[in-house]
Amino acid sequence: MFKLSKMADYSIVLLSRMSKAEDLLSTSELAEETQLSEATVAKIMRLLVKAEIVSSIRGAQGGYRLAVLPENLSAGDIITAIDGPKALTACTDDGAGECILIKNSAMAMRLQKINGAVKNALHNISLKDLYV
Amino acid sequence: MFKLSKMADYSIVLLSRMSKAEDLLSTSELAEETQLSEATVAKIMRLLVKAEIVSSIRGAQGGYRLAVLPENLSAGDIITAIDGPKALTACTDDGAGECILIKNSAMAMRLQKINGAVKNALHNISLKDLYV
DNA sequence: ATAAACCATACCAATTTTGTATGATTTATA
DNA sequence: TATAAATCATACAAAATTGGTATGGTTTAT
Ligand code: FES
Ligand code: FES
Repeated sequence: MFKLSKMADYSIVLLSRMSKAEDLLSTSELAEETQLSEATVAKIMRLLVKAEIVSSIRGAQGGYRLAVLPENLSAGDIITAIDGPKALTACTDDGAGECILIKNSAMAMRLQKINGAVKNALHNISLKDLYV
Repeated sequence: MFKLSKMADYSIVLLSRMSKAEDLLSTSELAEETQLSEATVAKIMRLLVKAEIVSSIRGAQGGYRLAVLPENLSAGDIITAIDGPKALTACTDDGAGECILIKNSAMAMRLQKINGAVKNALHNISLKDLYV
C-alpha cells in the first residue's frame, strides 16, 4: 500500500541501534554494526541531525547521539526527516502548482483528510514501540 | 510524508464523478469531464474493474458503474487497487528477499506496526467522506 | 601537526511511475 | 449481418524519483 523507503527503513535500524547506546557512535561504527556502507550511513545521519533527532559532535572522538527520548520520537518524525515533508497529495505540493482537474479545488481539502489520517497514525507510533 | 500517487489521485477524482451518476459512464465521457486523457482514464478503469470497485459493460453503449456504495469504499481499497498491495516495508516485500541488516529479523514485525497503522487509518476514510 | 571524525555538495545509476500506443474482443443497433 | 462504439490486454518509452557513491572541506582531540 504505502511503501516505506529504504532510506527510512535504514534510519529506523540506525536509530534503534543508537537507542541502546549511551555513548557516542561514529559513522564507521554504525556502518559496521548495521552492514550499511559508510556513505549511506553518513547521508542518513546528516538528515537526522538537521531534523534535530540526533545531535553530533565533530572532530576526533566525535560521533552521534540521540537527541530525543525514544518514546518521544515518532515514526512520522523519522520518515519526514528522511523522505521530506512532502504532502500526501500531488495537488497540494506547493501553492504554485495549479490544480488542473478541478478549478478552485475543493478536492484538495478532501485529500488532506487522507494526509491527516496517515500523519496522525504515524504520530502515534514511537521509536520505542518499534524497537523494544 | 507519504505521497499519494498521481494515478491514485486521478482515480479518486474519477470515482467521485462516478458516485454522482446513476447511469453508465464511458471512458470518453469520463475523460472529457475530468480533463484526463482517454488512455489514462482507460488504464485506471481497468485497474478499478480488476479490483471489483467498478463493474464494466462491454460493447456499444457500454461503460462503467460503481460496484460498491461510496460509503463502503475505503481510501485504502482505492489506493491498493491503483498502486498495488505492496507492503509498507521493503524488507517484507515477499518471503524470498532475505533481510540483509538483521538476521532472523524481528525488525520486520515492528515495521508491520507502521504498515498496520496506515492501513487502518486509510480503511476508516470512505469515498463518501472524500467526495460529499 | 596529524588523524579522526562530521559537513556540504554534486553526481550517476537504478528503479519506479507516468503516460501513450496498438491491436483484439465484445455488443448494440441500423 | 455489417458497422461503430466501447472495453480489454499488452507492451513500451519518457519522465521523475530514489538509491547509493564520490570528492573535498571543516572541525577538534591527541
Ligand atoms: S487534481 Fe487532484 S485534487 Fe485537484
Ligand atoms: S532490513 Fe529493514 S527490517 Fe530488516
